[in-house]
Amino acid sequence: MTNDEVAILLHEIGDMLDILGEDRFRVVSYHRAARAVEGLTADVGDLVRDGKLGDIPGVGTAIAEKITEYVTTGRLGYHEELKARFPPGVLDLLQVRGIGPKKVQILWQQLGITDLAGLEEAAKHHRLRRIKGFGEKTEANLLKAIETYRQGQARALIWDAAQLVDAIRAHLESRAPITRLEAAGSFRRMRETVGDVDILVTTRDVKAAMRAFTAFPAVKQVYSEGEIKSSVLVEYDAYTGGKRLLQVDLEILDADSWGAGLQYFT
DNA sequence: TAGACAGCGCATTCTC
DNA sequence: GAGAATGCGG
DNA sequence: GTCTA
Repeated sequence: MTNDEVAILLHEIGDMLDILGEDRFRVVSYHRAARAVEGLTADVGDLVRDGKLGDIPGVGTAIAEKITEYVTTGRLGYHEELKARFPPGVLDLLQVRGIGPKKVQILWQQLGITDLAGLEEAAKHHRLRRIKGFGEKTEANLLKAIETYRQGQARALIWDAAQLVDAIRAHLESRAPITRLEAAGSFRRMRETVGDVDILVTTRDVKAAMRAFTAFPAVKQVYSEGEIKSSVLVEYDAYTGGKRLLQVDLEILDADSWGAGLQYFT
């Protein structure tokens, strides 16, 4: 039982409660606890053994019980009960970028869409745009997102990610007056793998820096591009060979919020 | 045991 | 078309 | 659900 497994389980409970329309504070409680477990330095199994789960901020009696059950038995009844309330496939929809709990709920309840294939079909036949909150753009974006999802986006080795960060750094520095650049997130926490990369930057030319970022040659897709925050999908060479995809976010900070930003994103 | 609970940038859609 | 509202994601 | 007053 790794911390990450426990965290995933708690996140999933939060998502399921969210889709089911449960109280939002319960929902955020599960996500908050999940994040706390993610960021733990100690092994959650050890904490269970020592009765120290309560020391984790955001983990109270109810969630501590659930973690204990999972760590000691390898299963979590509550998670299984919740999961049983969804047709198989529905929860997969959450994996598509741009689809969150609210959209899953709508797709499922209003259109009877219970899996990826159903979603794709509906989008192709323009059945989504009739629903409130969905439009032409959303339809097109979802089709693209489904494709990207199918291509798969595994976690990257920290080493590969470091290479990528270096390449991006060089690119940015050659095109804008970068005063500071650092990777935050799991990268900074020295994990062996990262699910994405967050890059924090300070610069005297915000526009140029951002333009350079989204114009990085290996960028395959720009998810969003704003004045101070952008998100892209980048192709990189894996150490083990072959091309892989990784999401990279860039945020531009002003000098005085550097410390806070680093803290926040890590 | 009651009441508070993080805040924000971006994209898109909704509403007027 | 502008500004508000909503959802997503980090 | 969790935390604080």
